[in-house]
Amino acid sequence: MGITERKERQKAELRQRILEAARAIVLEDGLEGLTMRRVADAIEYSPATIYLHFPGRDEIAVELMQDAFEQLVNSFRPLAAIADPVERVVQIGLAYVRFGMENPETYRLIFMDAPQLSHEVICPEGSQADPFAFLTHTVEEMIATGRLEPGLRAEMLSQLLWAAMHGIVSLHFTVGDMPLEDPMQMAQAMCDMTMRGMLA
Amino acid sequence: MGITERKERQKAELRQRILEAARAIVLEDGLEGLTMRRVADAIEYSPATIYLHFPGRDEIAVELMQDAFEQLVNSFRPLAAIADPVERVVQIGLAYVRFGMENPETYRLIFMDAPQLSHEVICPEGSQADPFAFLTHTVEEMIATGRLEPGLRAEMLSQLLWAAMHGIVSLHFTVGDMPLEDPMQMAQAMCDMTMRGMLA
DNA sequence: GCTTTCACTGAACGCCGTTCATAAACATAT
DNA sequence: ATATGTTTATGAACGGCGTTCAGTGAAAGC
Repeated sequence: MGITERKERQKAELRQRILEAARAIVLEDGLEGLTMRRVADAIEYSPATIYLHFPGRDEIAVELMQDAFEQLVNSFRPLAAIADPVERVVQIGLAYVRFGMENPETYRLIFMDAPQLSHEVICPEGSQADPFAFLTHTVEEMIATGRLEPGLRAEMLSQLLWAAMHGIVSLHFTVGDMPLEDPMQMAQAMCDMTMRGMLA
Repeated sequence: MGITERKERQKAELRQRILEAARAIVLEDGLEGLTMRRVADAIEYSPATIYLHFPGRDEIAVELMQDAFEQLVNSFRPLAAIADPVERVVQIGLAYVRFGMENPETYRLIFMDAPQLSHEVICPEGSQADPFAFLTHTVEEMIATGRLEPGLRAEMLSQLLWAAMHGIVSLHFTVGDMPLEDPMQMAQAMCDMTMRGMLA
């Protein structure tokens, strides 16, 4: 009886079409442009139909945000090949800022457009895992190989680096680029200084 | 003829009442809670009346944001008494983060709730002045007294410090405090590292 | 008293997210 | 083939939003 299978497939397809329409809207106009009626128009269904696939607008946003966050984390993957943990940390920082600059709407979606939703996307329920475990592990490696000043904790340092990079990107977006230095140059300088500050 | 004077005074008073009602709402529920109808209820006038005093909701928000920004800048004023520019820079950084922690809704209002409005509040039209001239001047003083590594520019460094502190505060607000280190401790550590990184 | 001015408002417009009774399409059972 | 049940889709509505505008009534000027 392949009928139920076909139905499930069709249902999943429509769900996906909703998500893709929503993503296109967000990449075009930001999260504030994401409207049930606009999505409905895009997929050529009634607004009420969307509620057969999602509980509401927030849940669509969360799913987009999860995808976006995964995209950000995946952008660090190639850096695992860097042997020197210090160099790897620096490259993670630069990649982070570069991701923000190259995907502004995606970055805003994850971290800036819906703070109350960001929470569960970045630190999912229950999982006490570090969202940037890759960064933390690299810092731990720096500590383990005795490269850092004694007394520094990996959790603290990795969060410091994250905050510093996030500060560069988010400040760039909210204050406008006109009066600010080039973000990539700032990221480089930030890495230089913090590394110089924590290396033994 | 004191009649027109009285009328102007009454008009100004109502304008102020609108602003104070709006501020109370924002401090209570954030900018998203700021609604023309809610303000109208609070001042016991019709929503349409507000438009006799403000072009629209955004202009009310901008005025609140300007006040809030001034409040933030003023919180640095006592630090001018610190003689050592290095110590002064550190205290500015700590004061910045402390302001964010002690006035979360105010900080959100300035930097996070309405990015498109933040732009003109932080860097008003035309004025190419540094919004944190105080910080920049202190860094210039550090350079002038030869305390820093040669080649470092005051604009770049002051923006780096700003971004670093903003990163700590804004990340704390968007990711939630649960999985993050204490912001004030992070601020202290950030200052330690960046200072160690830039001092000669 | 008459007229002008001006603060003020009720009602509306077009958005928004969301709900629900209803209808149509379809699969299943008889 | 007919009847029954299930899934899928929708139009219309609710309450809320920012904003506009014709109209009202009281105060001001003559």
